[in-house]
Amino acid sequence: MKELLQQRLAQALAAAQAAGEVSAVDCPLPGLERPRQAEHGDLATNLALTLAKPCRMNPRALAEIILRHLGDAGGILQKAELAGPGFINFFLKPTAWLAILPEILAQGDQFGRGTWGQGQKVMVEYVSANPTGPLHVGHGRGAALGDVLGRMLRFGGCEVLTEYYINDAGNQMATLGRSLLYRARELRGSTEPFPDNHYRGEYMKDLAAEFLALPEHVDILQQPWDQAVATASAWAGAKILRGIQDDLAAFGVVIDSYYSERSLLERGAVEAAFDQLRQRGFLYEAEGALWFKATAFGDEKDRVVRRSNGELTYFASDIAYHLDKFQRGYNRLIDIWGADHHGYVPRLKAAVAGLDRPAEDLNMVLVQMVNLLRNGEPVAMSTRAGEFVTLAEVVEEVGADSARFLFLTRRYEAQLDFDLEVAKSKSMDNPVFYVQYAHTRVKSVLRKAEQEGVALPDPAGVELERLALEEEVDLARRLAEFPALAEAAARNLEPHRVTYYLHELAGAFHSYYNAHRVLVDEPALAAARLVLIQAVGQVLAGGLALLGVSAPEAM
RNA sequence: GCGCCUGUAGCUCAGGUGGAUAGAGCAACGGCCUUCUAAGCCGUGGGUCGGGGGUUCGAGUCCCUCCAGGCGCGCCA
Repeated sequence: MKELLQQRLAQALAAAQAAGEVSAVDCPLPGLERPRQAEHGDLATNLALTLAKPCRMNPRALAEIILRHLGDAGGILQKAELAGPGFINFFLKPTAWLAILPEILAQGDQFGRGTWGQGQKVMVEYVSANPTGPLHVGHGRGAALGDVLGRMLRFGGCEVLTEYYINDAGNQMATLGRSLLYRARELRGSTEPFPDNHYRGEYMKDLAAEFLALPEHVDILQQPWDQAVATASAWAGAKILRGIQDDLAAFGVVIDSYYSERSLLERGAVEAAFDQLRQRGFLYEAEGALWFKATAFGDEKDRVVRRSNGELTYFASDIAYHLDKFQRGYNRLIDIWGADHHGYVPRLKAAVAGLDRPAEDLNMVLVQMVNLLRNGEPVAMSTRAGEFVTLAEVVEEVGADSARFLFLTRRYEAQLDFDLEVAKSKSMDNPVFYVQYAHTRVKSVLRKAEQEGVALPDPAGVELERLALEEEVDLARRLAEFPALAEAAARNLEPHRVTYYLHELAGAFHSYYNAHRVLVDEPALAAARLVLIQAVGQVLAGGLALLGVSAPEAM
């Protein structure tokens, strides 16, 4: 609809220029937007305002000329009028909007699917928490975001792989093994104090008990220490990772690929990446360590990649990992990180540039903190003491649908207050129920129609013009916006736009539902309204599916 | 000290890439169920868009500066 009008406008402008009434200046596709005020029509353009200066013309006079060449734009316009300093307001024929309804029903859950992403191979990496403990709420926000971005980009036509990078190679794995053994010793009666800088969460005690109970570990504490640590860390790492996968699954998140840092190192990927950097002159030795020349690409200082004790830094394997992603054929990398890692961004971008890849192909999404509340009061969370509210606990308490939706009601750049009591409440405080409820109401009416023996109409045979109410045309207009909204939300990596859209659509439907009956006595009108609400239900379900939230038949 | 994010109604937040008279939910107050689910709807009140400059026909939106809050600034991960 919008596209059609844009074309007609461009044609009208071209015609005016050809007639010599307007000087020929370059003009991009004319901008069309929906005015805030209904009196300003369905769509409006500021074309004449933007062109006035380069054409050295009065904007209103310019608009008059364009209007004359536009005519009725191929029959979709009821009227077009000049307004204010030079806006052109378009009033579409109601039937122009209603035409979307049969289309929605025909396309079903494919309605809104885009093609803009075709040819893009995107990797979305998210969560990637160290397998040293369970996921907490903050991870949940990143998980919801990554999962939904993956869904939205696929919906737009991109080829997407989601991946979890397992940091299973660094010092923290040995620390994990030792932590497990210390707890195991306590279980065997040791009274030595638990050392600092180890994982002291309660979950380690449970793991230690489970670990000791296995027959193959009966004499683990009698084994040489290094050997025992290796056994313990491998066992605990694998165990914790399985737990993380279970927690994610309960949250509705299934990640395509789990990629091991250790496997990367064993393949010699780091040395290969170093070779590439070295060839380009971005590696050098100093003070006994190996450095990457990050300052060549705008970072504030150069960064160590191999320490003077010979160990690789975390950064080194990250360079290799990102090179590996490109080598696997992905041309757009999206990394979702906690905002507390933002200081790390310039050096990784620098590394990508140093590997001769465009730094803008790497998108860092920095998710801000989650403040967990209960009835408005902060819930204490101390990672240091190893005590935090886990994602699993939150999902258990409030449900995956509610948690996901609420995590996606904010821009990721903004901190999020997550109140457990609100998330749990089945009331109007909780936006997810508001949207789901609208969907169940649609389904409820359809069930009622079936009960009353009213056959669902064939959309092709329905007299859509019977939908003459302002609310009905408004609903159709909102539905018609969904494809563009899904595209904009995906392109800008902004899932919250979908949540807001759904909330508004649900609101418009609730109002309509309360004010008007669908199953009226007059068959032609009832049929038209059934088509309308089916389309509403379809878009609600489609939008919720993008968010990974269920669209229940009944509540 | 430097860097990133944030500042919009009492509270929590939206404001598709500069557009016309700034929006929603919650909270407050008043109404609506013998009719398709009241987890809903209708109505009322509520604002120096943190402050100050600038850019232009036009700024919540772009630039500069100041203020306030959050988070970071290791040869840690």
